[in-house]
Amino acid sequence: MIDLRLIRENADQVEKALERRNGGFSIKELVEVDAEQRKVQSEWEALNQRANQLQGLIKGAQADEREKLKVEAKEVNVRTKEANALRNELEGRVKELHLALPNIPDASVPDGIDETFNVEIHTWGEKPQIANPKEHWELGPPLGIFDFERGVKIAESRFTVLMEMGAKMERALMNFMLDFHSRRGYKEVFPPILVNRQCMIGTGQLPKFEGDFYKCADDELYLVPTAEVPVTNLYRDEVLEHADLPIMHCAYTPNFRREAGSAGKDTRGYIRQHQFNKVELVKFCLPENSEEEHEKLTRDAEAILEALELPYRRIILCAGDIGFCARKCFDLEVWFPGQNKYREISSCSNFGDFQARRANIKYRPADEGKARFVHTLNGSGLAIGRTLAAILENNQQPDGSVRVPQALVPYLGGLTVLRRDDNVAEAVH
RNA sequence: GGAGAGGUGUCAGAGUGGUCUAUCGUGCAGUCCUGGAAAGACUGUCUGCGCUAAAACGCAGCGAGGGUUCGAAUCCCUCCCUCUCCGCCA
Repeated sequence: MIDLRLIRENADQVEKALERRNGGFSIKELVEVDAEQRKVQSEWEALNQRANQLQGLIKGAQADEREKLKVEAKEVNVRTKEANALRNELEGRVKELHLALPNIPDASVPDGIDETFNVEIHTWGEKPQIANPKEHWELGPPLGIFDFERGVKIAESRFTVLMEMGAKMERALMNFMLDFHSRRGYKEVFPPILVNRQCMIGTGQLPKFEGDFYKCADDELYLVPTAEVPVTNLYRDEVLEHADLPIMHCAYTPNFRREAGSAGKDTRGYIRQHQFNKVELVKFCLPENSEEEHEKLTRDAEAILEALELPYRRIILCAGDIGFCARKCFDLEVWFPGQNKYREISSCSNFGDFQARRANIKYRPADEGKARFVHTLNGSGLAIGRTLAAILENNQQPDGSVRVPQALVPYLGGLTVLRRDDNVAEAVH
């Protein structure tokens, strides 16, 4: 969340900065309720103070005096209780309004109301020259690696079964990415896939986007929509050592999203699933380093695409398209020849102290002063399913086979080409 | 799922109605002592909010929320969580 003090003292600037986000974020009510809350709080505190004084007096008083004081104390208590009830109500309202406010976009984020205003930063790689390129959902089934129908049968639409080399490719990609990032200094973690509500609030999914996630209602637990949630919340309510920063983690988890509001989008293929695998990169760093760490993290995600020989571009999201918690975000988009367009495969965000405030993650500064909020960052490194789809499309051969990127060959037991008639048992051991 | 125990400051662990933000120890920081260290001595050391230029100060916090009382870490109620044993189980 945004620093409440900043909102109070610079209401106009905050309001203006949020307007760039494209819609509906007024801080007016928050500012008013907050002022009211503080007024009631001082009244409540004054009553408490009087009650405390009376307690002292009663202890030392004579019997007859004591009864008189008790009467006053009772009156004070009644008023205290009233003030407290009001205070609690206002405090709850402030929190509600406060949690609903998105982060302030960084000054370097371009203006714009939707994705058409995003700005390309750079591109990498040569788009492959393919005559009549096929889409991945055309390439996959003949290779025996996707089974869309049975995915629907055992779950519902937007669930897919990976078969044979599809399953092995998916697994190879996970391992490749985790190994790759581990070598670059990210400490691997494998967190729980179900998290409690506090986690979802900490990383900003809730309370705003309640309907977007799968929830085990009987247990008040949520299926993680991204590893960002459990991994960032590892350090919730903790004070980290300044010397340990930056803390860098990579994590594989399956991710679950209801894709509410995505009806009709990417209904074919393996691009938009309710369940998908992803390797996520998460960093906790000093505020003064977050800009630099953001760039590095994005580079780490790009390095995976480069290692897999996949053409991509980096774009910076405009203020209207940026995620709720992010103050700045780069998207990496990989080239899909079959679709003839770039598609998002990684989103690398700098959250500033927005999540750290929600999740209460602090660090002790070098000078041993008061603990301060860390900055958090994360990015996909990468979404596995989309990577698999991109590999299929970019490496397709005229005969329907698919070349395996060099970097992945060791993870597939030396297999260099995916063919329909591959003997899986022989290819992978 | 059944039975029991417990949730207090970095940790450990007292406190069962006021003098308690809370004994003692430990950890941490500083000072002294020392050739240097260890040991020892002394001092300091929680968080949030409010008001402040800052300090001072005020309020709150002993898992959470209610209740009793002038007064609750302490008594009562509800809930949450952790641990141990049994059962079940990858």
